[in-house]
Amino acid sequence: MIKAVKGMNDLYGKDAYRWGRMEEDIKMIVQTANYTEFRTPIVEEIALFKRGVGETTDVVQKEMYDFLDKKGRHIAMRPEGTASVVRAFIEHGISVNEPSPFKLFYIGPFFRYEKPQKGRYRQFHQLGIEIFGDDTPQMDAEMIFTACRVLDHFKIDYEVHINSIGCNECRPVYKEKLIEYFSSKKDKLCEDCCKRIKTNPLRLLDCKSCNMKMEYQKVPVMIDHLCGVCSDHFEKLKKSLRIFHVDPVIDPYIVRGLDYYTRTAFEIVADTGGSQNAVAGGGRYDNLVSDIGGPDTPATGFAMGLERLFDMVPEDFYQTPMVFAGYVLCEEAVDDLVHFAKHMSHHPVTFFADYRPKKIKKALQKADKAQISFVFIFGENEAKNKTVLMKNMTTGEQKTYGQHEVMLIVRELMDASAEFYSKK
RNA sequence: GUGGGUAUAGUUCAAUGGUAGAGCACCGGAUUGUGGUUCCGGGCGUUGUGGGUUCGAGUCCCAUUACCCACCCCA
Repeated sequence: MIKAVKGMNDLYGKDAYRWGRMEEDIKMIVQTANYTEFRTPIVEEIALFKRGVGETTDVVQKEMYDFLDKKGRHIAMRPEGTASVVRAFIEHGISVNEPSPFKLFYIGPFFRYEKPQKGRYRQFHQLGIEIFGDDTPQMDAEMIFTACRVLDHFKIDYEVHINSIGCNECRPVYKEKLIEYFSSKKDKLCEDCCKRIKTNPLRLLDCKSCNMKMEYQKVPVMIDHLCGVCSDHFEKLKKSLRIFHVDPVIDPYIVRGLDYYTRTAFEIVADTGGSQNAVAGGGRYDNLVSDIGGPDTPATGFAMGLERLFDMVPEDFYQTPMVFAGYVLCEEAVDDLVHFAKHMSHHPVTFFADYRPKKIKKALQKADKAQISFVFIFGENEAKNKTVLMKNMTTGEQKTYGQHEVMLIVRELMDASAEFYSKK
Protein backbone atom coordinates (compact mmCIF):
# COMPACT_ATOMS: atom_id res chain seq x y z
CA MET A 1 0.00 0.00 0.00
CA ILE A 2 1.54 3.27 -1.12
CA LYS A 3 0.92 6.08 1.29
CA ALA A 4 1.55 9.80 1.22
CA VAL A 5 5.17 10.75 1.86
CA LYS A 6 5.96 11.34 5.52
CA GLY A 7 4.99 14.75 6.74
CA MET A 8 2.89 15.55 3.68
CA ASN A 9 -0.87 15.64 3.82
CA ASP A 10 -3.90 15.27 1.58
CA LEU A 11 -6.67 17.79 1.85
CA TYR A 12 -10.18 17.10 0.57
CA GLY A 13 -13.85 17.53 1.25
CA LYS A 14 -14.83 20.05 3.86
CA ASP A 15 -11.26 20.79 4.88
CA ALA A 16 -10.23 21.61 1.33
CA TYR A 17 -13.24 23.90 1.06
CA ARG A 18 -12.38 25.68 4.30
CA TRP A 19 -8.73 25.96 3.30
CA GLY A 20 -9.68 27.50 -0.02
CA ARG A 21 -11.99 29.99 1.62
CA MET A 22 -9.31 30.83 4.16
CA GLU A 23 -6.80 31.59 1.39
CA GLU A 24 -9.39 33.72 -0.43
CA ASP A 25 -9.98 35.77 2.69
CA ILE A 26 -6.27 36.18 3.30
CA LYS A 27 -5.70 37.37 -0.25
CA MET A 28 -8.54 39.82 0.02
CA ILE A 29 -7.08 41.29 3.21
CA VAL A 30 -3.53 41.71 1.94
CA GLN A 31 -4.64 42.93 -1.47
CA THR A 32 -6.73 45.58 0.25
CA ALA A 33 -3.57 46.63 2.06
CA ASN A 34 -1.98 47.09 -1.38
CA TYR A 35 0.19 44.00 -1.51
CA THR A 36 0.33 42.34 -4.92
CA GLU A 37 0.79 38.65 -5.51
CA PHE A 38 4.25 37.37 -6.30
CA ARG A 39 4.84 33.82 -7.47
CA THR A 40 8.26 32.25 -7.58
CA PRO A 41 9.27 28.67 -8.42
CA ILE A 42 9.11 25.93 -5.82
CA VAL A 43 12.77 25.13 -6.45
CA GLU A 44 15.88 27.29 -6.59
CA GLU A 45 19.58 26.73 -6.81
CA ILE A 46 20.63 25.61 -3.37
CA ALA A 47 23.24 28.36 -3.27
CA LEU A 48 20.48 30.93 -2.98
CA PHE A 49 19.27 29.53 0.32
CA LYS A 50 22.77 28.99 1.63
CA ARG A 51 23.57 32.63 1.06
CA GLY A 52 20.15 34.06 1.83
CA VAL A 53 18.99 32.05 4.80
CA GLY A 54 22.45 31.52 6.24
CA GLU A 55 25.00 28.75 6.06
CA THR A 56 24.90 28.11 9.82
CA THR A 57 21.14 27.87 10.24
CA ASP A 58 19.39 24.58 10.94
CA VAL A 59 17.12 25.20 8.00
CA VAL A 60 20.08 25.10 5.64
CA GLN A 61 22.28 22.64 7.47
CA LYS A 62 19.85 19.81 7.98
CA GLU A 63 16.33 20.59 6.81
CA MET A 64 16.65 21.12 3.09
CA TYR A 65 15.12 18.92 0.43
CA ASP A 66 17.85 19.04 -2.20
CA PHE A 67 18.86 17.03 -5.23
CA LEU A 68 20.96 17.11 -8.36
CA ASP A 69 19.01 17.56 -11.58
CA LYS A 70 19.86 15.79 -14.84
CA LYS A 71 22.49 18.38 -15.68
CA GLY A 72 24.05 18.07 -12.25
CA ARG A 73 22.73 21.38 -10.96
CA HIS A 74 22.30 21.42 -7.19
CA ILE A 75 18.64 22.26 -6.60
CA ALA A 76 16.67 22.72 -3.40
CA MET A 77 12.96 22.90 -2.71
CA ARG A 78 12.30 26.22 -1.06
CA PRO A 79 12.34 26.10 2.76
CA GLU A 80 11.08 29.67 3.05
CA GLY A 81 10.01 32.49 0.78
CA THR A 82 12.16 35.53 1.37
CA ALA A 83 15.30 34.35 -0.43
CA SER A 84 13.39 33.52 -3.61
CA VAL A 85 11.55 36.81 -3.61
CA VAL A 86 14.76 38.75 -3.08
CA ARG A 87 16.38 36.83 -5.94
CA ALA A 88 13.47 37.71 -8.23
CA PHE A 89 13.46 41.32 -7.02
CA ILE A 90 17.07 41.66 -8.10
CA GLU A 91 16.74 39.57 -11.27
CA HIS A 92 13.92 41.69 -12.68
CA GLY A 93 15.38 45.03 -11.65
CA ILE A 94 12.29 45.77 -9.65
CA SER A 95 14.02 48.48 -7.66
CA VAL A 96 14.21 50.63 -10.78
CA ASN A 97 11.29 49.25 -12.78
CA GLU A 98 8.56 49.49 -10.15
CA PRO A 99 7.47 52.30 -7.85
CA SER A 100 8.90 52.21 -4.36
CA PRO A 101 8.08 50.87 -1.87
CA PHE A 102 7.35 47.57 -3.59
CA LYS A 103 4.87 45.56 -1.54
CA LEU A 104 4.14 41.94 -2.33
CA PHE A 105 2.63 38.81 -0.86
CA TYR A 106 2.88 35.12 -1.60
CA ILE A 107 0.94 32.05 -0.56
CA GLY A 108 2.21 28.58 -1.26
CA PRO A 109 3.92 25.40 -0.18
CA PHE A 110 7.34 25.18 1.43
CA PHE A 111 9.45 22.19 2.35
CA ARG A 112 11.63 21.33 5.30
CA TYR A 113 12.96 17.91 6.19
CA GLU A 114 11.98 17.91 9.83
CA LYS A 115 10.34 15.39 12.10
CA PRO A 116 6.62 16.06 11.79
CA GLN A 117 4.44 16.93 14.73
CA LYS A 118 1.37 19.02 15.36
CA GLY A 119 1.62 22.29 13.46
CA ARG A 120 4.81 21.20 11.69
CA TYR A 121 4.89 19.26 8.47
CA ARG A 122 7.47 18.58 5.77
CA GLN A 123 5.28 20.25 3.22
CA PHE A 124 3.65 23.24 4.81
CA HIS A 125 2.15 26.48 3.61
CA GLN A 126 2.89 30.07 4.35
CA LEU A 127 1.51 33.47 3.68
CA GLY A 128 4.37 35.90 3.36
CA ILE A 129 4.53 39.61 2.74
CA GLU A 130 7.60 41.62 1.92
CA ILE A 131 8.17 45.33 1.47
CA PHE A 132 11.20 46.61 -0.42
CA GLY A 133 12.59 50.12 -0.39
CA ASP A 134 11.16 51.52 2.83
CA ASP A 135 13.39 51.68 5.90
CA THR A 136 10.97 53.37 8.26
CA PRO A 137 9.84 51.94 11.58
CA GLN A 138 6.33 52.96 10.56
CA MET A 139 6.46 50.47 7.70
CA ASP A 140 7.60 47.78 10.15
CA ALA A 141 4.57 48.62 12.24
CA GLU A 142 2.25 48.51 9.26
CA MET A 143 3.72 45.17 8.23
CA ILE A 144 3.10 43.72 11.70
CA PHE A 145 -0.35 45.30 11.73
CA THR A 146 -1.13 43.50 8.47
CA ALA A 147 -0.36 40.17 10.14
CA CYS A 148 -2.68 41.17 12.96
CA ARG A 149 -5.44 42.06 10.54
CA VAL A 150 -5.33 38.55 9.13
CA LEU A 151 -5.54 37.01 12.59
CA ASP A 152 -8.25 39.42 13.66
CA HIS A 153 -10.32 38.46 10.64
CA PHE A 154 -10.40 34.87 11.90
CA LYS A 155 -11.17 36.00 15.46
CA ILE A 156 -7.97 34.54 16.85
CA ASP A 157 -6.45 35.52 20.17
CA TYR A 158 -2.75 36.24 19.93
CA GLU A 159 0.17 38.15 21.35
CA VAL A 160 2.65 40.23 19.39
CA HIS A 161 6.21 39.95 20.66
CA ILE A 162 8.78 42.40 19.37
CA ASN A 163 12.48 42.93 19.72
CA SER A 164 15.30 44.75 18.01
CA ILE A 165 18.41 42.86 17.08
CA GLY A 166 20.37 45.92 16.00
CA CYS A 167 22.35 46.64 12.88
CA ASN A 168 25.87 46.14 11.55
CA GLU A 169 27.06 48.95 13.79
CA CYS A 170 25.81 47.90 17.17
CA ARG A 171 25.31 44.16 16.89
CA PRO A 172 29.01 43.21 16.64
CA VAL A 173 29.72 45.24 19.73
CA TYR A 174 26.88 43.56 21.55
CA LYS A 175 27.93 40.11 20.33
CA GLU A 176 31.33 40.64 21.93
CA LYS A 177 29.68 41.48 25.23
CA LEU A 178 27.52 38.41 24.94
CA ILE A 179 30.46 36.14 24.18
CA GLU A 180 32.37 37.63 27.05
CA TYR A 181 29.44 37.05 29.37
CA PHE A 182 28.79 33.47 28.35
CA SER A 183 32.44 32.45 28.17
CA SER A 184 32.70 32.84 31.91
CA LYS A 185 29.69 30.58 32.40
CA LYS A 186 30.47 27.76 30.04
CA ASP A 187 29.90 25.14 32.72
CA LYS A 188 26.25 26.12 32.95
CA LEU A 189 25.58 25.89 29.25
CA CYS A 190 24.20 22.93 27.37
CA GLU A 191 26.34 21.21 24.77
CA ASP A 192 24.71 22.95 21.83
CA CYS A 193 25.09 26.34 23.39
CA CYS A 194 28.81 25.87 23.96
CA LYS A 195 29.15 25.45 20.22
CA ARG A 196 26.87 28.36 19.53
CA ILE A 197 29.09 30.80 21.43
CA LYS A 198 31.35 30.71 18.43
CA THR A 199 28.91 30.15 15.58
CA ASN A 200 25.83 32.12 16.55
CA PRO A 201 25.96 33.61 20.05
CA LEU A 202 22.58 35.29 19.65
CA ARG A 203 20.90 31.92 19.57
CA LEU A 204 21.94 31.32 23.19
CA LEU A 205 19.23 33.71 24.21
CA ASP A 206 16.29 31.57 23.22
CA CYS A 207 17.73 28.20 24.17
CA LYS A 208 15.15 26.55 26.38
CA SER A 209 17.19 23.61 27.54
CA CYS A 210 20.35 24.91 29.09
CA ASN A 211 20.32 25.98 32.68
CA MET A 212 21.18 29.58 32.00
CA LYS A 213 17.46 30.15 32.05
CA MET A 214 17.49 31.14 35.69
CA GLU A 215 20.02 33.87 35.07
CA TYR A 216 18.44 35.43 32.04
CA GLN A 217 17.72 38.59 33.97
CA LYS A 218 21.44 39.28 34.14
CA VAL A 219 22.24 38.44 30.53
CA PRO A 220 23.03 41.53 28.52
CA VAL A 221 20.27 42.03 25.95
CA MET A 222 20.46 43.70 22.59
CA ILE A 223 17.87 46.37 23.28
CA ASP A 224 20.11 47.78 25.99
CA HIS A 225 23.00 48.05 23.56
CA LEU A 226 21.38 49.54 20.48
CA CYS A 227 23.11 52.35 18.69
CA GLY A 228 21.35 55.69 18.43
CA VAL A 229 19.75 55.01 15.08
CA CYS A 230 18.52 51.55 16.03
CA SER A 231 17.23 52.72 19.36
CA ASP A 232 15.30 55.51 17.68
CA HIS A 233 13.92 53.02 15.17
CA PHE A 234 12.72 50.72 17.95
CA GLU A 235 11.06 53.56 19.87
CA LYS A 236 9.22 54.73 16.79
CA LEU A 237 8.18 51.18 16.01
CA LYS A 238 6.57 50.83 19.41
CA LYS A 239 4.85 54.18 19.06
CA SER A 240 3.48 53.35 15.62
CA LEU A 241 2.24 49.96 16.74
CA ARG A 242 0.25 51.61 19.49
CA ILE A 243 -1.33 53.94 16.94
CA PHE A 244 -2.34 50.82 15.01
CA HIS A 245 -3.84 49.53 18.27
CA VAL A 246 -1.32 46.74 18.44
CA ASP A 247 -0.12 46.28 21.99
CA PRO A 248 3.27 44.61 21.74
CA VAL A 249 5.08 42.58 24.37
CA ILE A 250 8.73 43.59 24.44
CA ASP A 251 10.62 40.31 24.32
CA PRO A 252 14.41 40.81 24.27
CA TYR A 253 14.94 37.06 23.77
CA ILE A 254 13.41 36.83 20.33
CA VAL A 255 16.15 35.77 17.99
CA ARG A 256 15.10 34.81 14.53
CA GLY A 257 16.45 31.51 13.30
CA LEU A 258 17.31 32.93 9.94
CA ASP A 259 20.46 34.98 9.58
CA TYR A 260 19.26 37.91 7.58
CA TYR A 261 17.34 39.98 10.11
CA THR A 262 18.32 43.48 11.22
CA ARG A 263 16.67 45.75 13.78
CA THR A 264 13.01 44.74 14.02
CA ALA A 265 12.28 41.11 14.84
CA PHE A 266 8.84 39.92 15.86
CA GLU A 267 6.79 36.85 16.52
CA ILE A 268 3.10 36.34 16.96
CA VAL A 269 2.20 33.56 19.35
CA ALA A 270 -1.21 31.98 19.78
CA ASP A 271 -2.75 28.81 21.12
CA THR A 272 -2.43 26.60 18.07
CA GLY A 273 -3.31 23.46 20.02
CA GLY A 274 0.24 22.12 19.98
CA SER A 275 3.63 23.17 21.20
CA GLN A 276 4.35 25.03 17.97
CA ASN A 277 2.70 28.24 19.08
CA ALA A 278 4.35 30.75 16.75
CA VAL A 279 1.81 31.49 14.08
CA ALA A 280 3.77 34.23 12.38
CA GLY A 281 7.24 35.70 12.52
CA GLY A 282 9.50 38.05 10.66
CA GLY A 283 11.21 41.37 10.76
CA ARG A 284 13.48 43.73 8.92
CA TYR A 285 16.32 42.61 6.67
CA ASP A 286 18.05 45.70 5.35
CA ASN A 287 21.21 43.92 4.20
CA LEU A 288 19.85 40.86 2.45
CA VAL A 289 19.24 42.40 -0.98
CA SER A 290 22.77 43.75 -1.19
CA ASP A 291 24.20 40.56 0.32
CA ILE A 292 22.74 38.60 -2.55
CA GLY A 293 24.21 41.02 -5.03
CA GLY A 294 21.42 43.52 -5.52
CA PRO A 295 21.22 47.25 -4.97
CA ASP A 296 21.31 48.44 -1.36
CA THR A 297 17.62 48.10 -0.49
CA PRO A 298 15.97 48.08 2.91
CA ALA A 299 13.25 45.47 3.36
CA THR A 300 10.85 44.10 5.91
CA GLY A 301 8.35 41.28 6.00
CA PHE A 302 6.85 38.29 7.73
CA ALA A 303 5.68 34.74 7.15
CA MET A 304 2.59 33.12 8.64
CA GLY A 305 2.10 29.37 9.02
CA LEU A 306 -1.15 28.48 7.33
CA GLU A 307 -1.53 25.03 8.91
CA ARG A 308 -1.21 26.64 12.30
CA LEU A 309 -3.68 29.32 11.33
CA PHE A 310 -6.06 26.76 9.85
CA ASP A 311 -6.09 24.78 13.10
CA MET A 312 -7.30 27.89 14.90
CA VAL A 313 -10.04 28.91 12.49
CA PRO A 314 -13.29 27.76 14.12
CA GLU A 315 -14.91 24.75 12.50
CA ASP A 316 -18.07 26.67 11.70
CA PHE A 317 -16.34 29.81 10.46
CA TYR A 318 -17.42 28.96 6.93
CA GLN A 319 -20.87 27.75 6.09
CA THR A 320 -20.94 25.05 3.43
CA PRO A 321 -22.39 26.44 0.21
CA MET A 322 -25.94 25.85 -0.86
CA VAL A 323 -26.17 23.02 -3.40
CA PHE A 324 -28.98 22.04 -5.76
CA ALA A 325 -29.28 18.62 -7.38
CA GLY A 326 -31.22 16.85 -10.09
CA TYR A 327 -32.18 13.14 -10.15
CA VAL A 328 -33.85 10.88 -12.69
CA LEU A 329 -36.26 8.08 -11.86
CA CYS A 330 -36.26 6.36 -15.23
CA GLU A 331 -34.32 6.06 -18.46
CA GLU A 332 -36.82 8.17 -20.46
CA ALA A 333 -36.18 11.20 -18.27
CA VAL A 334 -32.40 11.23 -18.59
CA ASP A 335 -32.24 13.56 -21.57
CA ASP A 336 -34.50 16.04 -19.81
CA LEU A 337 -32.04 16.18 -16.94
CA VAL A 338 -29.17 16.68 -19.37
CA HIS A 339 -31.00 19.65 -20.86
CA PHE A 340 -31.74 20.97 -17.40
CA ALA A 341 -28.09 20.63 -16.35
CA LYS A 342 -27.07 22.58 -19.41
CA HIS A 343 -29.49 25.40 -18.56
CA MET A 344 -28.44 25.49 -14.94
CA SER A 345 -24.80 25.82 -15.91
CA HIS A 346 -25.57 29.34 -17.15
CA HIS A 347 -26.63 30.51 -13.73
CA PRO A 348 -24.63 31.28 -10.62
CA VAL A 349 -25.96 28.43 -8.54
CA THR A 350 -24.18 25.26 -7.50
CA PHE A 351 -25.95 22.40 -9.21
CA PHE A 352 -25.13 18.78 -9.81
CA ALA A 353 -26.95 16.09 -11.73
CA ASP A 354 -27.09 12.37 -11.01
CA TYR A 355 -27.86 10.66 -14.31
CA ARG A 356 -28.25 7.16 -12.86
CA PRO A 357 -31.97 6.30 -12.62
CA LYS A 358 -33.06 5.33 -9.14
CA LYS A 359 -36.16 5.06 -7.02
CA ILE A 360 -37.40 8.35 -5.72
CA LYS A 361 -36.78 7.16 -2.19
CA LYS A 362 -33.12 6.57 -2.99
CA ALA A 363 -32.83 9.91 -4.72
CA LEU A 364 -34.16 11.79 -1.73
CA GLN A 365 -32.01 9.74 0.64
CA LYS A 366 -28.92 10.63 -1.33
CA ALA A 367 -29.93 14.27 -1.50
CA ASP A 368 -30.48 14.33 2.21
CA LYS A 369 -27.08 12.87 2.95
CA ALA A 370 -25.40 15.28 0.57
CA GLN A 371 -27.22 18.12 2.35
CA ILE A 372 -28.85 19.31 -0.83
CA SER A 373 -31.14 22.30 -0.38
CA PHE A 374 -33.41 21.82 -3.40
CA VAL A 375 -33.81 18.72 -5.54
CA PHE A 376 -35.21 18.42 -9.03
CA ILE A 377 -36.91 15.15 -9.85
CA PHE A 378 -37.33 13.90 -13.41
CA GLY A 379 -39.57 10.83 -13.48
CA GLU A 380 -41.98 9.16 -15.85
CA ASN A 381 -44.75 11.70 -15.27
CA GLU A 382 -42.37 14.59 -15.74
CA ALA A 383 -40.95 13.11 -18.92
CA LYS A 384 -44.45 12.69 -20.29
CA ASN A 385 -45.59 16.22 -19.43
CA LYS A 386 -42.23 17.95 -19.90
CA THR A 387 -42.26 19.10 -16.31
CA VAL A 388 -39.91 18.93 -13.35
CA LEU A 389 -40.66 18.47 -9.69
CA MET A 390 -38.76 20.84 -7.42
CA LYS A 391 -38.59 19.97 -3.76
CA ASN A 392 -37.34 22.14 -0.93
CA MET A 393 -35.49 19.69 1.30
CA THR A 394 -35.63 21.95 4.31
CA THR A 395 -39.34 22.63 4.39
CA GLY A 396 -40.56 19.62 2.42
CA GLU A 397 -42.54 21.87 0.08
CA GLN A 398 -42.66 20.82 -3.54
CA LYS A 399 -43.92 22.30 -6.76
CA THR A 400 -44.14 21.18 -10.38
CA TYR A 401 -42.78 23.45 -13.10
CA GLY A 402 -42.81 23.23 -16.86
CA GLN A 403 -39.30 22.48 -18.04
CA HIS A 404 -39.28 25.78 -19.96
CA GLU A 405 -39.80 27.73 -16.81
CA VAL A 406 -36.16 27.42 -15.83
CA MET A 407 -35.84 31.16 -15.37
CA LEU A 408 -38.66 31.09 -12.88
CA ILE A 409 -36.96 28.26 -11.04
CA VAL A 410 -33.62 29.98 -10.99
CA ARG A 411 -35.17 33.11 -9.58
CA GLU A 412 -36.62 31.10 -6.70
CA LEU A 413 -33.26 29.48 -6.09
CA MET A 414 -31.46 32.82 -6.10
CA ASP A 415 -33.96 34.14 -3.57
CA ALA A 416 -33.40 31.07 -1.44
CA SER A 417 -29.63 31.51 -1.71
CA ALA A 418 -29.83 35.16 -0.79
CA GLU A 419 -31.82 34.33 2.29
CA PHE A 420 -29.44 31.48 3.14
CA TYR A 421 -26.31 33.60 2.94
CA SER A 422 -27.83 36.63 4.66
CA LYS A 423 -28.25 34.53 7.79
CA LYS A 424 -24.50 33.91 7.93
C1' G B 1 18.99 13.59 15.07
C1' U B 2 16.80 12.17 20.53
C1' G B 3 12.67 10.54 23.56
C1' G B 4 7.40 8.75 24.70
C1' G B 5 2.76 6.63 22.89
C1' U B 6 -0.02 3.95 19.24
C1' A B 7 -0.80 0.22 15.23
C1' U B 8 -7.24 -5.00 14.85
C1' A B 9 -13.17 -4.09 9.30
C1' G B 10 -13.91 2.02 5.24
C1' U B 11 -13.71 4.65 10.25
C1' U B 12 -13.78 4.91 15.86
C1' C B 13 -12.65 1.25 19.17
C1' A B 14 -13.40 -3.89 21.96
C1' A B 15 -11.47 -8.98 22.70
C1' U B 16 -8.23 -12.91 31.59
C1' G B 17 -2.56 -16.82 26.08
C1' G B 18 -7.70 -20.70 23.74
C1' U B 19 -12.75 -20.30 17.20
C1' A B 20 -11.56 -11.97 16.12
C1' G B 21 -16.49 -8.48 17.93
C1' A B 22 -19.51 -3.73 18.44
C1' G B 23 -21.00 1.49 17.24
C1' C B 24 -20.83 4.71 13.07
C1' A B 25 -20.44 4.64 7.85
C1' C B 26 -21.74 1.79 3.53
C1' C B 27 -25.26 -1.61 0.65
C1' G B 28 -30.19 -4.05 0.47
C1' G B 29 -35.24 -4.55 2.42
C1' A B 30 -40.08 -3.01 5.43
C1' U B 31 -45.90 -3.90 -1.63
C1' U B 32 -47.95 1.82 -5.49
C1' G B 33 -43.31 8.25 -6.89
C1' U B 34 -41.27 11.20 -1.33
C1' G B 35 -35.64 12.01 2.58
C1' G B 36 -34.05 12.84 7.95
C1' U B 37 -36.37 8.97 12.97
C1' U B 38 -37.35 3.57 13.54
C1' C B 39 -37.10 -1.86 12.43
C1' C B 40 -34.81 -6.13 9.74
C1' G B 41 -30.81 -8.22 6.82
C1' G B 42 -25.56 -7.90 4.90
C1' G B 43 -18.41 -8.79 7.82
C1' C B 44 -13.04 -14.83 6.52
C1' G B 45 -10.20 -8.91 8.33
C1' U B 46 -2.83 -11.78 5.45
C1' U B 47 -4.89 -8.21 13.75
C1' G B 48 1.33 -2.76 10.19
C1' U B 49 5.74 -6.09 8.64
C1' G B 50 9.52 -9.93 9.96
C1' G B 51 11.30 -13.15 13.51
C1' G B 52 11.01 -15.65 18.47
C1' U B 53 8.60 -18.07 23.09
C1' U B 54 4.32 -21.56 23.50
C1' C B 55 0.44 -27.41 22.45
C1' G B 56 -1.73 -22.68 21.01
C1' A B 57 -0.07 -15.42 20.08
C1' G B 58 -4.46 -9.88 18.33
C1' U B 59 -2.55 -10.74 23.41
C1' C B 60 4.21 -12.18 25.75
C1' C B 61 9.59 -11.02 23.80
C1' C B 62 12.97 -8.91 19.91
C1' A B 63 13.54 -6.27 15.47
C1' U B 64 11.53 -3.12 11.72
C1' U B 65 8.22 0.45 9.46
C1' A B 66 4.42 4.00 9.73
C1' C B 67 1.43 7.45 12.36
C1' C B 68 0.68 10.75 16.70
C1' C B 69 2.94 13.73 20.55
C1' A B 70 7.22 16.06 22.64
C1' C B 71 12.64 17.83 22.39
C1' C B 72 15.60 20.45 18.78
C1' C B 73 14.29 24.15 15.27
C1' C B 74 10.78 27.01 12.93
C1' A B 75 5.70 29.54 10.38
